[in-house]
Amino acid sequence: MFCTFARLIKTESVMAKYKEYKGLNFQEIDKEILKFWKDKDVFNKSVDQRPHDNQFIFYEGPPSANGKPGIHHVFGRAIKDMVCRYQTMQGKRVERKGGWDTHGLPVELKVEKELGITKEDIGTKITVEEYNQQCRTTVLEFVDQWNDITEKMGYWVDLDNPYITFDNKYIESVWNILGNLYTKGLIYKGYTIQPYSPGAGTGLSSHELNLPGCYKDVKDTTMVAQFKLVRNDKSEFIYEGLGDEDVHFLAWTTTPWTLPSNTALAVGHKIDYVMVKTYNPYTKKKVNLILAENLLSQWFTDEQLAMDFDSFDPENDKLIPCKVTAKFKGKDFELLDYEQLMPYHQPKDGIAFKVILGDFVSTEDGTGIVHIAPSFGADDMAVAKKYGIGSLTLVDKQGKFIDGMGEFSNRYVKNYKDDPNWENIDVDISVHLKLANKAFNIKKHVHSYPHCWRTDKPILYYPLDSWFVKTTAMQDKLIAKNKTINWHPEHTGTGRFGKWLENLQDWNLSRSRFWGIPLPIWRTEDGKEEIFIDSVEKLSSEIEKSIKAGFMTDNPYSKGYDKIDLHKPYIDRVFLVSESGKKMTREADLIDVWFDSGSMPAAQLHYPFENQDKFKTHFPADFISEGVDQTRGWFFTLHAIATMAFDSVAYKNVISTGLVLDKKGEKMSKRKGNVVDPFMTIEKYGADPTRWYMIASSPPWENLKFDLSGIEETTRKFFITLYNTYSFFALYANLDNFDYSQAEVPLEERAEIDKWIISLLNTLKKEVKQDFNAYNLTPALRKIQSFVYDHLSNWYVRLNRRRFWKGDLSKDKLSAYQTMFEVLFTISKLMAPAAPFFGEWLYQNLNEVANKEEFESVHLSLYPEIKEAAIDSDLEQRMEYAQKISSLVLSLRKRQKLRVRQPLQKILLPILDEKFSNQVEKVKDLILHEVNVKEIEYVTDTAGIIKKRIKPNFKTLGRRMGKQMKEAAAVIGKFTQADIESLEKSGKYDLKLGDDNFELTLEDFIITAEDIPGWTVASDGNLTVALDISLTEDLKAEGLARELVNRIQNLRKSSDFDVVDRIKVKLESNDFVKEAVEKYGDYIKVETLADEIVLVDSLDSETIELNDNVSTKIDIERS
RNA sequence: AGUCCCGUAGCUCAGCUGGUUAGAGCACUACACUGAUAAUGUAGGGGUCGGCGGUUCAAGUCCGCCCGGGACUACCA
Repeated sequence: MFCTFARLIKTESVMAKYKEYKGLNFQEIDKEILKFWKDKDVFNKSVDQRPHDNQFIFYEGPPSANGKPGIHHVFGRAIKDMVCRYQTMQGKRVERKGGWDTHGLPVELKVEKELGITKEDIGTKITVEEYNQQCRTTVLEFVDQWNDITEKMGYWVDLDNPYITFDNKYIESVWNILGNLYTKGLIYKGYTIQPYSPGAGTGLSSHELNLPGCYKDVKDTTMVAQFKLVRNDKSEFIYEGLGDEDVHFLAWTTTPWTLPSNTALAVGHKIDYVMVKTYNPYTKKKVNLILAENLLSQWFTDEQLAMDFDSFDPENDKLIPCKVTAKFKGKDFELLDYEQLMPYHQPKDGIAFKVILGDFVSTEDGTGIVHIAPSFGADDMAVAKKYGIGSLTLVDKQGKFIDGMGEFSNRYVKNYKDDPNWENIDVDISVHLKLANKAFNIKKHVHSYPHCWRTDKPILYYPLDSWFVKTTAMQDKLIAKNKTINWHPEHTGTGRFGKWLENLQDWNLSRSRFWGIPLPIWRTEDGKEEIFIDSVEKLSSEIEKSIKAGFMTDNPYSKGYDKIDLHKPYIDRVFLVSESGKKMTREADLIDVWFDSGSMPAAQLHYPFENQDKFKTHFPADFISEGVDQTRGWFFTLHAIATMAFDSVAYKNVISTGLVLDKKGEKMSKRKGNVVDPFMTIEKYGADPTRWYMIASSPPWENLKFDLSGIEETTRKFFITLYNTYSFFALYANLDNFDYSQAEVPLEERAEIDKWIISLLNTLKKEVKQDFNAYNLTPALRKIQSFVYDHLSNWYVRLNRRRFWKGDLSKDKLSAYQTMFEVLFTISKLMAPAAPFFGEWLYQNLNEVANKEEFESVHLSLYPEIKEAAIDSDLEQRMEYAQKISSLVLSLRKRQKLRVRQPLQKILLPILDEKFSNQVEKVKDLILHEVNVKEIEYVTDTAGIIKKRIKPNFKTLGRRMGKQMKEAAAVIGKFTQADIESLEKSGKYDLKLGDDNFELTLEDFIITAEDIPGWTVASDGNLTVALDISLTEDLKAEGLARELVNRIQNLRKSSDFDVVDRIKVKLESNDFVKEAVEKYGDYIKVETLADEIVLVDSLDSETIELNDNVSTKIDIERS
């Protein structure tokens, strides 16, 4: 089998043989090639053998190894690998440093699950030290599986020296980059309302909030609350004519739990409001309600408005009447006072319970009056600040109400603990207010609400202190730089990513967690002095100062990278001294993990502490590729950090890959049980068919509907065909001892068909290269596939079979071998980036014998040189004619029920121009042989027997004729054969349409041969052929001889004769057989390797039918 | 709610700057072939190119609206 690739040393006597196989076994090939790569260290050589001054820079996005790899990872990596291997073949040095993303919430949550603890337990039940140690272990839990799939799928990346984001050096680089931004004034601390996940115990960044699936439709209890207006001098105008009745503002909320924290109501400046007199539907008390006029119909029906108010009986009548009693403008209400709805606590940071004006108030839904809880909404906070309105933060960070709230104290506002006994607090608040005559309407309402991507719980908007990167300050530059990036597909760059940059918000860096890169900022207690630590060295020297000031006793960060730990809790034991001598404490937050991976271009090199020169040549990347879901993730953080810190893009080309769905187009999920296991898939089908299928079936950025039967088809249509082609070549090349040591037959001396396939091959090399360079991977693979299948296998090999199996190693045969070798050898290289195993297998099998190149591996070799001189478009065209004409003749044979083995006399081919007949003449022999016909007769129109068809050439005429085109087409459509003839003779035609005269030339028409009257024709596009089906005695005899050859061949095969065995044939004679043998005996002998043919009167074997009329008996034996 | 992408044969997909019988492969049916056989050839059925409207001499292709699918954005009461 496939034991070694050690180049066989040729001697005069021992001839190397191409390996022959019993079948195609991908498991075996994968295994052998992996071993070969490992033994010969091919990956490292593929990098090291390329020069440093010709780099192709690739960045590997770091996966998190705390989960198992999935089939979508194989997809993404197949693309990355293909591009990198291709660039290597272009002579580029493509270093590929692997990496692991190790910090962040997913890791922490997994650890908490494993240990059965919650965030609150950290620091009590378990120390931060132990906790972080556990994170460090867990995060690389599946690293073996990752390494395994990486190897098995043939993804080349350096996993021996990966960058790891928890590494001290990596952290130091991240600090340095952050310091770079800090120095530029791009880092600030702010107090804002942010999305916060009580379940995870942390604020969420906008990109975390933008992860797919975060916004979900939820059904919440919503209510319209009645806020009672305070009657005083300012509000007196509203009470006109009301006597001592109360007035309420109506405000709708989808989050009743924020009502205790209400400190204001917002109305729209220009919005029209009405006062409605009605009864509260729950308490049946008479009330006066204020709401937007436009929204009246939302809460009251026309019927209600039409009812007689005075005859209403609150006890018995179901339908409640109402009537509009007054109208106001929003601005009339400004700064009116209302009574606090749920007076548990009072705000300490401002005035409260005022009606204020807000631009954001609309009358699309609700009541046109917005309940404002500054602590729990960004808009609320902004408008409250403007009016000096205070806030009430009555929910703590665990997501439960604080003390002093009566029956609601210490209850969770959402079910964050998955408590089975949790009762919906929105409902309870609604009921509470209902009883107090403070609720006007309570109903369920479906709306979309953001959820935490990890805990799957609804988030809260919560006031938090946070550190931000002022990305908005660099927005213009970010947008400008993005325009220089070559996005694949383009619309992801202009659309999704571009739009994101246009609506950019500042990047919230803070995470109040444990396992991550600590924010290296120390502050004095009053916040007036702060220091940014951007290196370990600086940390150490500042500690020394602190020791002198007496805030620390020893320096734990002076011992070298491998003896320190920059994580919590150690870093929090560092206290520094300010310039004025005050103690400084570290800001408690960690840095968003996305900053980790976005810093990777510099941090993987420990820049700027090491590799200053290398960074210059390794930044920015030529190419990266990840899933579309990284648009706001890694693609953004790389771009933002590179732009802000280094004033450069981070990558020049990017492919954003689509999702891998199941075959029905549904997302893969454990719940549905439609997850495809990458290990099983590769094991069963082989890495190459899997990879090839994924890239060839649709462009990478489209979602892939992953269907195993697609891999099977790829295997059959491409790999097996190619394997069969190789097997065919190997079989005969070995018989003829072809090892490419013979002198090369010059191209011009080779057969037409050889020149043709070489021409196509060079066209293919050219097109594939163009496609690869443009990152059009899918078309490239499709072209290779179609070349192998349609042209190489189903045309070149099929037509050339007999060249290989007949006679000695003549010059013609030699050129056939050399041609086929060159084609296969080239294909092995073209396919190698996408199918690295099979490409290697093919390359080695060929090169091992022929020693054409010195490279140890196809992946060390260079992309095949494009020989422009070998490309002959005329030749390609006439071969296409040959293919089409053959196909037409075969279909005519089919229609006439004439099997191909029956020779026919001639094909008739109408000829309209000389070039065509010249072209066909050159491939005549191929056609005649393929369809088993003796000659081609060209039928020129001088005889006047061709019926022609004429069509206007819309492309040239359309522009000139414009509106008259239709009319012209009608005229031309009515041309007679005589009209066409005179047009062809004179070469021009005057077309009169009304008053207009158009001078048309031959170019304005398309004339085709449609028919040869009296013959059966077949046509395809512009080609038409007819077939002479009359049979002479001679042709019949030859046909019979061919049938005999066929039967004898079958017997040879069923008798297990070797293809080279010579035989003796006995035939039971009859008139037909006798004539066939007399006339074509030599032919039969040559074809069947028979030394003699004996005709006998009777034979003992089975009767074999030769055609409808003739049968015989045949006997063969080895001679 | 907005933005972007997609919608072509039962399935997977081509269809370039608008140009006149809308293609391929798979699957299906029939016949042929059997010295590549996990093949191959030929023929056949199968399409209102998501719908409607517009621009144009001409629309699968350009424009608008709508429907369906997906991704993303969103403080939205």
